[in-house]
Amino acid sequence: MLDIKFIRSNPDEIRDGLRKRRSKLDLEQFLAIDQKRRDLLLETEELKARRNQASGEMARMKKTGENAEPLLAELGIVSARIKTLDEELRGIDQQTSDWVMSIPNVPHSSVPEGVDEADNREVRSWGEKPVLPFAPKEHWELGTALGGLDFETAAKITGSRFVLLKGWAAKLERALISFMLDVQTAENGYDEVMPPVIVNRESLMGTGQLPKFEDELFHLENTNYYLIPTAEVPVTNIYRDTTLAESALPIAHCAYTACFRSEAGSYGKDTKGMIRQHQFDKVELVRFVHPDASYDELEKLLGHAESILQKLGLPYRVVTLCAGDLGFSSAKTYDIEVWLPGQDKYREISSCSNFEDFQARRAGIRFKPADSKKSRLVHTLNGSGLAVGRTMVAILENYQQADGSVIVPEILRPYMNGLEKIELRKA
RNA sequence: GGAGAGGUAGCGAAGUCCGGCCGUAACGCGCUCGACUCGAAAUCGAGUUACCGGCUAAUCCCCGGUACGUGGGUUCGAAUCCCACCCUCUCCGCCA
Repeated sequence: MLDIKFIRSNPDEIRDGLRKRRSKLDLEQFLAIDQKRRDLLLETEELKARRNQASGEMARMKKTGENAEPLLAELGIVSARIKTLDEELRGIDQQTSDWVMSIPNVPHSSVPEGVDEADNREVRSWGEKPVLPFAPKEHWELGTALGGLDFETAAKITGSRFVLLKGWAAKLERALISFMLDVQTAENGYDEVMPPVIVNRESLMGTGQLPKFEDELFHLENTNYYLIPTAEVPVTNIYRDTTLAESALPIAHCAYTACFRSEAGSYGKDTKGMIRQHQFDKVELVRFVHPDASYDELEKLLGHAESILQKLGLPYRVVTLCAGDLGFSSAKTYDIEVWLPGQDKYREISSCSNFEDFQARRAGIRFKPADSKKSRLVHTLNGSGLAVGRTMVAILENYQQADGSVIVPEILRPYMNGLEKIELRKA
């Protein structure tokens, strides 16, 4: 959510932001509604001032036994008028808040222009794509043949877009989670938390998934509970409606959770394999920072996510999302894309964003500067560190051997009881 | 799921029966500044909610409004009366 006062006083900046995002929101309409709302508010508040003042008089008259009838009559009229205006105001407030909740964040000036994925800009790449002297297989083929990935049984248990991990794959998933959390807590200063994976509406409002993106969520029937699409939601909401001490910043949390996405509208996309699942594991990094530092913090966060891929020896590139591809709440986002030899392309494995004060305003996350009475909104950032399933995909495809076996990256072996190679055990 | 208690500032808590200078909200704690002190503790004094609108160069003042879990209702007027819902705690039941 943007600051209404900011929208009011910087309409050109908003117009430009909306244009960059190819948004069709009508700013002029909003400005008209906002003007009407303020006029109405002013009138109502004047009447309420009169009522408050007269109420005091009334109390005094009751005490002294004066005749209050004329005042009573006047107040009856005033109160009736207030009631009418309040109702009108409530309607217009709803319109205002609907509009403000539906306006996306303004892209940062460093965000490139563009319409979609194709216009994203590569920042750098890391590592060497493996040279494989055979036709590389895709992860689902490898993983299924090695007995670790079982999509058919998962389809029986639940449905499509689920996977049953067995044996080495289950262990590898768990190894990756532990490895990622260990790096972030021991080397990069994150405090680990394990939050609920079911959250209420208010939390989803706070981070911006609601009200606009209800379709993408699993909603628990007859409740206002939802399955989280990312740990960003519960972790950011730890500090909802909280004023932090300036000295406490930056706050950094990492969290492993399962994530749940309905994937509405992605029919036919990535139907094979583990790339796009309704349920997947992710280690998330969330930072609450001083507004002046948030773009430095974004680079840091990106580095923390990258370090996982480097330790695993997986080649990747970093891209800056163009304005048209930017998420609703984000002012700037870097995607990290890992190289997949089987697919012969880069695929997103992490997304690191600076939301500036967009989420903090919705969620009421502030800090008290040492030199001022007035509290300010923090800036929030988060990034995947990393998507665990896709990391497994990348390991399978990058470390595959001609015989269909897969080498375990050295750094993971302590987490895998020393296992060096995943291969089909002979019966 | 059943019974009971509760939700008021950063924390604790009074006020609710009997509606009206009781919401910058008693009292206590904490925090900030000052006095005393070589310094500290103790003591004494002062200060300390957030948001919205108006005014404004201003996130300073000043003026007004709103908020007592949430949403409605009654009333000239609601923390207080009525209705619905949410949450927390205790006990019971069920349960990993």
